[in-house]
Amino acid sequence: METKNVILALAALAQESRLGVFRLLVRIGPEGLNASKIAEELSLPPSSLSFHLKVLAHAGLIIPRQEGRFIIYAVNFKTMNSLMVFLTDSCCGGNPCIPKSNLVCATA
Amino acid sequence: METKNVILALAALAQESRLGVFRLLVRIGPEGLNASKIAEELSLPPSSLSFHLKVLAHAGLIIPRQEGRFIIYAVNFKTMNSLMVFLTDSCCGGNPCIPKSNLVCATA
DNA sequence: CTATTATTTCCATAATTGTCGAAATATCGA
DNA sequence: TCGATATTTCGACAATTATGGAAATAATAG
Repeated sequence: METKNVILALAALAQESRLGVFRLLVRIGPEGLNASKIAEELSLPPSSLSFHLKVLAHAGLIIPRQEGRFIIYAVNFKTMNSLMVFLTDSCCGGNPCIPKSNLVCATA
Repeated sequence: METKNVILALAALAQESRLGVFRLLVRIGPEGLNASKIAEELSLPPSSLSFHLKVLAHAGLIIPRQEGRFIIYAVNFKTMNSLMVFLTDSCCGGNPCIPKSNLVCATA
């Protein structure tokens, strides 16, 4: 994962509304949720939510898919995993202090 | 870990200079580095670095300690671990998809 | 095709953040 | 104490970001 993308992902998560969206989608899992459900759940005006969804998607943290009239958003666990790996890379000069299986979600 | 602190930590890391500082300190490990060494290593003007160090420290990601004339900064692995746990909390509705040992650094 | 619902774009505004020189403030060695 | 080095604060500016109403743009059901 490139530094630029890491910053993009971290910045996307470092905001109350987006962190809320992200965690909601983490809990929901691969099936995802459509935008207005998310808006309802978090009490966000649709234009604001749209803005935040775009930021999260642009960071690769969530993935939209069209389903009928709805656009369903689901977490992209691959990005999450890459992020974790990046942040802990070469911890303590490469000494063996990181457990091997550092994955976020086994379904990734 | 409280949501507010998570956002603080993510925002602290979501910036090129600070991410650079953080990763440098991750590589160095518990012994840490003093400010001007960091400045030198990353080619940052001291006032800018000071600003960023404060942000990282305020987020609990690094810890300063006085040592002679120097202030040594070292990564706080506890915060890192809490951050990871928070982000992956209740993944997939609590289904068993997260490896138990999700720690960043065993020395924490 | 039309009505309805879902989502995004546009816009203006307010607030926050990053940058870095210059000056101020520590802390110590001699 | 004096001089040298380390670090922080101050200040001003440019750039980015969050917000949400109103209008525009999908997408589909009937």
